[in-house]
Amino acid sequence: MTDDPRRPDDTPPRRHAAGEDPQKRGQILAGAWQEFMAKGFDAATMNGICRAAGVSKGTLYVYFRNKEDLFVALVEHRRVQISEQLRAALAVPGGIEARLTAYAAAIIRMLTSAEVLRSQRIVVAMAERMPDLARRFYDAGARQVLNGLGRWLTEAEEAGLLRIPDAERAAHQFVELATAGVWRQYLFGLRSDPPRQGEIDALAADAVRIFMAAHRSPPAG
Amino acid sequence: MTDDPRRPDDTPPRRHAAGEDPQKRGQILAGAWQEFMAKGFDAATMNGICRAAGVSKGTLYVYFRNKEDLFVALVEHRRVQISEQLRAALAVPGGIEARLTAYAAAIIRMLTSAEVLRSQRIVVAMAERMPDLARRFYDAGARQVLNGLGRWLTEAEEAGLLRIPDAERAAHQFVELATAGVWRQYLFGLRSDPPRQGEIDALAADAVRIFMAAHRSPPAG
Amino acid sequence: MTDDPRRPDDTPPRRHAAGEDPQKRGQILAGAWQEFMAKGFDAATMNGICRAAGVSKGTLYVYFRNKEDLFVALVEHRRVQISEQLRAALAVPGGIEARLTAYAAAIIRMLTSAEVLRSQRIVVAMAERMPDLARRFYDAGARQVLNGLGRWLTEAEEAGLLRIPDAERAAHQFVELATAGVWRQYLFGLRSDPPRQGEIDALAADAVRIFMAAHRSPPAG
Amino acid sequence: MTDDPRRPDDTPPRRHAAGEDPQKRGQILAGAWQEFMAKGFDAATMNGICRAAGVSKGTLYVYFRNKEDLFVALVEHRRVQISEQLRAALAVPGGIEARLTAYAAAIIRMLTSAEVLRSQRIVVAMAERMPDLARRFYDAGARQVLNGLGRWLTEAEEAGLLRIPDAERAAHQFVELATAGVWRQYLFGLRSDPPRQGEIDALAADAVRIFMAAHRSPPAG
DNA sequence: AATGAATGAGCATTCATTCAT
DNA sequence: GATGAATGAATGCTCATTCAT
Repeated sequence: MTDDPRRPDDTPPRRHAAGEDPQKRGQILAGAWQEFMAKGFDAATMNGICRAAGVSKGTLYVYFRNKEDLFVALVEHRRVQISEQLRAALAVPGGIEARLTAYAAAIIRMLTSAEVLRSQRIVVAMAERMPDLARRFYDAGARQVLNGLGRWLTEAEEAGLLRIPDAERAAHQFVELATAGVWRQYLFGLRSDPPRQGEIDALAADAVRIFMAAHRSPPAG
Repeated sequence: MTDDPRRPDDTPPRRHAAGEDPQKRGQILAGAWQEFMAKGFDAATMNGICRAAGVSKGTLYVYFRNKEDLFVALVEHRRVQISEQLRAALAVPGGIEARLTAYAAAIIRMLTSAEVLRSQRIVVAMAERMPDLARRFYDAGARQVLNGLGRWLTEAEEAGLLRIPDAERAAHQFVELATAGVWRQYLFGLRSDPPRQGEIDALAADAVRIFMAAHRSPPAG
Repeated sequence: MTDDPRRPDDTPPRRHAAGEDPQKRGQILAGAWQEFMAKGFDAATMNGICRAAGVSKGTLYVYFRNKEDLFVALVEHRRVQISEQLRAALAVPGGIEARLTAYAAAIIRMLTSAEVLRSQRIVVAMAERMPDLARRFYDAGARQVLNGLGRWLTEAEEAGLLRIPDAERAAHQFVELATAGVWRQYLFGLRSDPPRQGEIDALAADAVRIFMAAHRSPPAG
Repeated sequence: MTDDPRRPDDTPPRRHAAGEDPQKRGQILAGAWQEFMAKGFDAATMNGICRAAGVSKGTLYVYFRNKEDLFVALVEHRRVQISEQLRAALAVPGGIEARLTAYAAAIIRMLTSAEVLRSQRIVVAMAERMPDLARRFYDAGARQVLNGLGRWLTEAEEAGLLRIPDAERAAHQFVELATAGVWRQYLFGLRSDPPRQGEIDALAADAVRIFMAAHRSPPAG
């Protein structure tokens, strides 16, 4: 409505309403991400965020009403991003074992990426003060995986390939097997470099092996 | 209690050196625990800690150089406590399956207790700022379980009961299976009431079933 | 309304020079009046004034160099308005007592009107910081009344109706008698609803009675 | 209890509880008085008050919870002071006319003193935002005068010296006559030096003359 | 000429730390 | 040795003013 759709794509938009420029908003969120993730909610300062974002304090407060709002918006932003990455990463084709293996690898990679870990750390830290935020964040990640996987396991059972009494718990277990111990170590900062491909493959293969051993449909008769 | 009534009259009263009275130190740590766990590192105030500990600010600063030192000491203190509780909880007798089941139940209970969760949240929150602290904390808990369980699994394998190529990874997997999904939910604050006995039993049984299915020694021949 | 439709085609549109459109100036002053009177000088914001005036910030700063200038201009504007209202209210016909009574009533009504009170409060508040402004404001109101009344009392004396050694002081005294105590109460916010007609009449009558008793010309001889 | 009553009077008290040292409290109030009276409530800064009081910001906030509280406390403090000064000034002996004259002079002096004027200006400025404060302030001053004078006029009437139908209104009128016009001029800052003795005497004498003329009891018969 | 997004100095308030008592 | 009043740097946030559009 305000932008002329015929102007070339590289032309910057003429003028944005206050607090409406998506590029600037992104810039602020990027600065806030740096600051919040490096220092945590309380130790992060609005001044630091301004500096990191290359934006003045006044502008910051046009885009976000206060520190808490900015934080919530940031976490929601990451939530959506992670959600989308996850959806893409989990869209894998193939037979049941191949798919599970790819799934496990994708989950391992996701949960050990520095960005996701930092998001999780800060959300966990604020879980007591902002329970809703933490819940939504969890739901966006874990829940999505669980639902996707759960649905899929149900199909596998109906096809007679697996025997799974409780699809949700099985999905939980699969995720936990895949990240067995590794996630916790990353979360506590014992490791920070991403796992090597070989380790991911081994973890994924092992998770699938155990999962299949536990859930394989018994031979009929 | 603190003064020895038998000391000669000319002996000055037995005082503790500054910052050396272990009882007062414990008092401070107890107050700090309350304050830090309720508010997190940054939001906790030294005044609040004094109030909670029933100690003056001057005294506080005799025992601990600053806020960070106090926090580190506190976490170390909890680390030791949790470690000891864990050791006691994991000293269970019985056959292999019964022991594993009891083990799983103990781990679930420990990891879903409000105190342990709060410790973990606050340590995770500070993991980026105080990596060593987080590392030591993790080691005290996870590591200990893993080592104990790992040693034990090795024995079971040597006895021909289980076939376990990598005892440490197997131990990881067992712990993860036991808390499958539950710990993450507690950590993110989706749940806060402790799990019911029935749920613990079901989780533990399932974890053991899967673990055994995956690792049972194949019949010889 | 602003553009003359009959102007020749080659004439550029008759625009006002920057900061010269009297209608816009009035609009700004109206908005400023609202904002300043509602919040006082310091708590009023330029943004609020823009909003109330329906004018952009840029425009505002074209018409007035800064907040202080705007305030001064506003007070001057009100000064003129009040002055004119006063002149109209004080143009009463009739005999000496009737005129004094009407005069007293007019003064009471003026000095207890919410708008005048707010003007006075804000000007008094700024008297220390902007002495000239306060002086001019006072002169516009009080002074005018005093001069008018003074001139008139002089006439009455010359006509032998009253005996008044110092017309100015007598005028002062009359005004004070009229608003006896009431103005102070309104100024301090003890009352805010306008006085009822009956009260005004009583106050006015009493003021005139006392004033006449004090100044009536003694019977000759 | 904490102070040894036997120590010499000039010895400073050993230690005061936080926010309890009356000397420091007075120091802060003195600084706040300077700053508030010079700039008004909003333009006064807590930093400025600290500087003026020779006290650190932390200390300031121990004695007063926030700016508003400090302001209220300050006004209440002045209120009590003014009240006491007033009581002393109004305790005059003598016959009815001498007393009224002394009374008028005392009121004029009080209402034209720089301190009282400044108090009034700032209280008037805040009357809309802090109506209770303004009311209490008014009551402490005006009301006290009015009550004292009113009671006294009633006695005079009962003694047959004056005929006063409404003692309160008469008291109002007397006060207004005494300060006829002068107070308003001081309030608006047209004058700031205290009135000379001669002017005070003239104003007082005139006020009494008019008041007596208006209220003198008619000769019996 | 008009706009309003951007700026950043300045505000009230908090709190880790010190040190006189 | 213990105390807690005092300190002042640092925080989140506001708003008068500017200037590119």
